[in-house]
Amino acid sequence: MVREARSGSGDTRSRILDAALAQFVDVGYESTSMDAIALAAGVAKGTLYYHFDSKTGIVDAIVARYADSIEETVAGILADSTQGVLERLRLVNIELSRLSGRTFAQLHRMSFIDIHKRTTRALFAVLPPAFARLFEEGARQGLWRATHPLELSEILVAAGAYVFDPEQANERTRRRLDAFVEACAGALGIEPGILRPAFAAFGEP
Amino acid sequence: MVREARSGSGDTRSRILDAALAQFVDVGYESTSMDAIALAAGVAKGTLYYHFDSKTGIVDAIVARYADSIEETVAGILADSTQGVLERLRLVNIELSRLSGRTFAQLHRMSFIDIHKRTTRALFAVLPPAFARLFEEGARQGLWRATHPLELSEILVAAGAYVFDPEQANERTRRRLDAFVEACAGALGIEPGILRPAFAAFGEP
Amino acid sequence: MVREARSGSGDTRSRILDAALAQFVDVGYESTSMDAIALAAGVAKGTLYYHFDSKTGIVDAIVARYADSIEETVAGILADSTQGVLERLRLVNIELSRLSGRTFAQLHRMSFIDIHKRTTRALFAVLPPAFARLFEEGARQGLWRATHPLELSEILVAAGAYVFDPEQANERTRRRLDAFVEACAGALGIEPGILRPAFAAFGEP
Amino acid sequence: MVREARSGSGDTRSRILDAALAQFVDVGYESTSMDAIALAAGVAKGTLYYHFDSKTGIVDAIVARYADSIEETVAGILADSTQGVLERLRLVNIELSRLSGRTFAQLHRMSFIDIHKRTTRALFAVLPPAFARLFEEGARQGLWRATHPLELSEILVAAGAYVFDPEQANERTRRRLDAFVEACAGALGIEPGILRPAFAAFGEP
DNA sequence: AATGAATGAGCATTCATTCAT
DNA sequence: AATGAATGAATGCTCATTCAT
Repeated sequence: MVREARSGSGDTRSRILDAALAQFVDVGYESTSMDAIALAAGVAKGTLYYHFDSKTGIVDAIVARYADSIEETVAGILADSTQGVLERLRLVNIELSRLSGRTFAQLHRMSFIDIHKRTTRALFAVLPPAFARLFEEGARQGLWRATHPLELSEILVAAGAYVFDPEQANERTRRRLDAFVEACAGALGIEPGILRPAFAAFGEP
Repeated sequence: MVREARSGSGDTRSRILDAALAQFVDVGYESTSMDAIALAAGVAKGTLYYHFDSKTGIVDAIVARYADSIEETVAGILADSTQGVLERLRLVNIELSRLSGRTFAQLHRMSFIDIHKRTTRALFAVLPPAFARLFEEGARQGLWRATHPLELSEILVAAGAYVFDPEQANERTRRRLDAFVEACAGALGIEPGILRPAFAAFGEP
Repeated sequence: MVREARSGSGDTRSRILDAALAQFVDVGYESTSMDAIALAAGVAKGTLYYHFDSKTGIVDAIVARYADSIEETVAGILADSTQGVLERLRLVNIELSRLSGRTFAQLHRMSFIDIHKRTTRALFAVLPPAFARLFEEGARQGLWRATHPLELSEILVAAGAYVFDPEQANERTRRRLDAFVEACAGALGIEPGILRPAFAAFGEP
Repeated sequence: MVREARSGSGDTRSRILDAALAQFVDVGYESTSMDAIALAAGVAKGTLYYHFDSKTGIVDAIVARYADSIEETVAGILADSTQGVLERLRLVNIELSRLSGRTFAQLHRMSFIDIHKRTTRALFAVLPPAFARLFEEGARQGLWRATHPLELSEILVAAGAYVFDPEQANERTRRRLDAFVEACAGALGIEPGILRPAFAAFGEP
């Protein structure tokens, strides 16, 4: 049986989510009223409560969507063993640099510490293990030495979150990227030149 | 007779600040009412508004106090040229690790994004330049090579803020510290063993 | 079955307006709290803000109702050309004297200058032009001479607002009425006796 | 003994009164805080309470000053029997037209109904009796007929307060003045031309 | 699945007034 | 005569949530 495209439930739900996210980013979580969300979504206030338990429930759904998108993006690329380790690193970084300019920045800009913390948590739950697997694979192939692959990944994600934050971008962004690659290469015991192409994505505007 | 401690303005002001900080840390900024602050400070609510413009004004004063304390602490140690570069690095890290366990953690735990952002901003305004000077001094002494001292410092502060965040502490904290030192040493082109003692403070509970 | 009286919006709205007006007249605008209005109207405080933007918004609505009531009352009588000019003048004065004892007095007694000014403004926007048309019609019929009908009307309304203010009423009210009619008749160039019946309404308690 | 010009009590008192009046006129009574008055007067808040009982006490003093100034002005001129009745009427009107442009307008513009009412009351306590005496004197001299001198004066003051209100001034002000004089002359049973010069002051800008 | 009128607890802020100095 | 730190009651307004339809 074919599922007809109704203008029903799923539609309304995501319209609410989109409207809420837009408002949150614009004026912050605390300053966004349920009235404003309903208005922006073009539904009645009661409808919000038909689809979500509470204002927090809306945040939950937004964060979940966000976490899923990272997960899918990264996992898909990393699992593709037809590509070399450095190539996969490069592809993931291209993707992350894209997301960074969009979703990340949006969510982190939100003036609601909980969203900030929870998206950061989601990021740290997914990214370091993925990178660690890549570092280990590279070590097994003799590309580099990986003493503490998971912990190194954590550090790189933490540093990267700042280094590549679009809000922090300035004329020293490229130097930051260089320093970042130097530290990373240093930890892996290789020349920075080997790693540089894989992180080039973050150096472009 | 010299009048040393006035029971006047300064006293009340800082009593309010202390009470407010305690509440903010305990239950978060949004959930702390001006009533609660007044009660905890042992003053009338009006007194809050005699000394500060608004609830936000109290946050301003807290952040200012915090920024000053970092500034003083770090500047004092780094300026002391009677100590070697590595020794000063060690001393600063001891101090930062202390502050980290107290003030930093407190302020970052506050569920008010503005405090988080503004203390982070204060941290990034003060720390990287200070570390950069140290790296440069070390480079001049031939201790290491400093390609991008300021940018490296930025990355280390960003990574360090996460690595040494008491909230993130777990059984892998020591491995994280190792990875951190390896990356740092790698960027400076030296053996991790040289740097390890200077960062030991962060490995202790 | 036809649904005549909705227990919906309109009902609640005017119940709030009535309650607010009563309170304003009783204790003044400033001394009337939104809590008091809500209590008197038998609704929750939030309901006030569902129907009106602010406390001032309630005043707006009251003044608008008031202005409409004058307009309707006066316009209706004056347009009725089946009655003679003097007769219509008499009927309007009866009506105004009625309103004067009720709404006018209420609204002017409110200790909120804005209400006073705005109701006065409403009064002056409606009444002088209406009287002027009557004076002109009378002049065309040769009843009197109307040199400055609009300006004379303005003056009469200004004087009348005081002369017939129930708050100013005392044992000299009737003498005031006589003086008023003499001045009016004098300006029209006729005997006071011709005009007196038309203004008799204001002489009764 | 010569009274030295101290910068003492009387000075401070009137400086407070001036500052308060300026603020009241500017932003209204309710919106003027004691803090603002103290600041504008260049004294400490406590000083306000040394000189006046309360905020209302300041209003009392302002209104009293105002009433005194009318009293003095009008009484002085009217008592001067070396001048003819019409000439005294002219002189009083010149003076009132001056005050009208300044003090009256200021005080009436205040968004505090009490000031409005009390200054109006002061005006009505002083002016009508004074004018009535003039009308009676003129009647005794056979200049005109004065049926209800006091009541006529009341009406004229009420009308005049509006007719000559600077806030109501427009291109029809002169026509209003004409209508006013016609009504007044009509009530006195004389030609408008006789009275016109005495009221000319109100027709000038 | 959707509506929107109604709720009521909660909160920051204002401000006239007091009083020890 | 003057100060200014401290007071605390009072109040307009917000907003997530509910529920009958």
